[in-house]
Amino acid sequence: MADENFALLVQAAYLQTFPPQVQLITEGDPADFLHIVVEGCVELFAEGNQRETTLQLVRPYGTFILAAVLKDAAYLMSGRTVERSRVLMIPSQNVRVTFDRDVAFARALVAELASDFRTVIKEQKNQKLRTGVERLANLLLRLHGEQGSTGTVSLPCDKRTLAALLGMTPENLSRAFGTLKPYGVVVNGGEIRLTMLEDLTTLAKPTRLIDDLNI
Amino acid sequence: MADENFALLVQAAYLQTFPPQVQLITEGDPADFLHIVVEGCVELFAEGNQRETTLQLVRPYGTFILAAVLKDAAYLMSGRTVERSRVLMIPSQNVRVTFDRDVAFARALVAELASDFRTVIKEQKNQKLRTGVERLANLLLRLHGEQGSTGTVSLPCDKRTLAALLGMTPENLSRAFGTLKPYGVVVNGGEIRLTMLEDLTTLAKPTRLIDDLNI
DNA sequence: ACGATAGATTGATAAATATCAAGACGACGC
DNA sequence: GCGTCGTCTTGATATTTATCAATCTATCGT
Repeated sequence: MADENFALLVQAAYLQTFPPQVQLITEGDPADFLHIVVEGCVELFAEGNQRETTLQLVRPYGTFILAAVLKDAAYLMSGRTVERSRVLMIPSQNVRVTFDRDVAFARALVAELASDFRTVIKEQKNQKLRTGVERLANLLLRLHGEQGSTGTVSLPCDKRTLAALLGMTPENLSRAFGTLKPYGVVVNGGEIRLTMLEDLTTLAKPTRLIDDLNI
Repeated sequence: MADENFALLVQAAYLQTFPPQVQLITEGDPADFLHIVVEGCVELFAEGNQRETTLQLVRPYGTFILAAVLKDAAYLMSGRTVERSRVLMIPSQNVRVTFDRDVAFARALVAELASDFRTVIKEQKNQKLRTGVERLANLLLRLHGEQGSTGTVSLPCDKRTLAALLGMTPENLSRAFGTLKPYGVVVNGGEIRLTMLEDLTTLAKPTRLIDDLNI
């Protein structure tokens, strides 16, 4: 994008550091800022029906919540830090103005939004086509790949959050890990060893159209 | 958008009429066309794990699949006509070129994409925060409003598809209708009468952040 | 070292949902 | 009118998932 437009955006933005478990946005509130996770991790969640569920984890350099900002609408999800995190916040007004002014910026935002959309669709397929155990198995395999295929995976958050992300209760997550033991999944706190990758893969049946985030 | 750009798009587009149950796109295929439903109804679905699930119904004048076209990526879902439908198909190459050339067009696409994104998020919340019966109750209430609040709702598709859309089996949908009988839901084929709206609403607990599609 | 606490696990049970197998109903063609 | 077909419904059962209660474990501050 044009240097001057970039400068204007940066000038209007706030960069803040937050401790863990700080709620940054609340569903229903107007979308005042586009948030960009620069460091750490933010959990997007929603409440309703006496329940709470996690919809997404955002890590550097991911944004939230772009769609609400572009539509000038209310947030559909709440967000809180999982760990100590640095977040860049750009006033949504500035985002929209720059969007109209700078084609390259607009193009970039669209690419981001389209990727986000596809991520959510994949997650929807994940939820509707797989059981809890299968979702866990596929997540382990994906993390394994992302973390360098060393045979060990470290979980990105505590197990309660992980359970909500996978669409199950914490108790169920424990049992799902138990179910995966015969497939070489050895749990040690947040560190998981995968000793029988073929068997686990056979169970998980990963598909590029769900599990490959780059597609 | 500029008339000349519009003319170019239209010139490149195909308008076709399809009978019911014709598959228009297949997940995994490259996104050759942006599709716009002009008349009728298209069901977007996905397969995997020996199962199939419906993700969305698209009615006039909705588009699919915008994100894949903009990213020049593969379709994540398959699409088939539910009833006899007319569909406008614009080659994705033309969409992308025009997107770069015409700011107004770009802005319209972004608005559409952002709306689609929010629709999917709402559906994700619907799935993860509600039981099957609650999802059905809320759907009935939403359709009731959309169809003019006459006390009668006509289902937008056959019950098998409806069940998949709600994330349940056809058998379960039948039973869910049975569960809703004490709440004034009288089923007569695809025509449903709602005789106790308050009670149904109490059960459904609709939320604007899930059930209002215009937000 | 000591309890206090939050997170995680386990067991028992209940609720939600899926599966399998019939049976009912309605639309359609002849 | 009468099969025929596909859809929908119903019943019986199994699987999956949630809930509730209790226990365990690790961490932390004092």
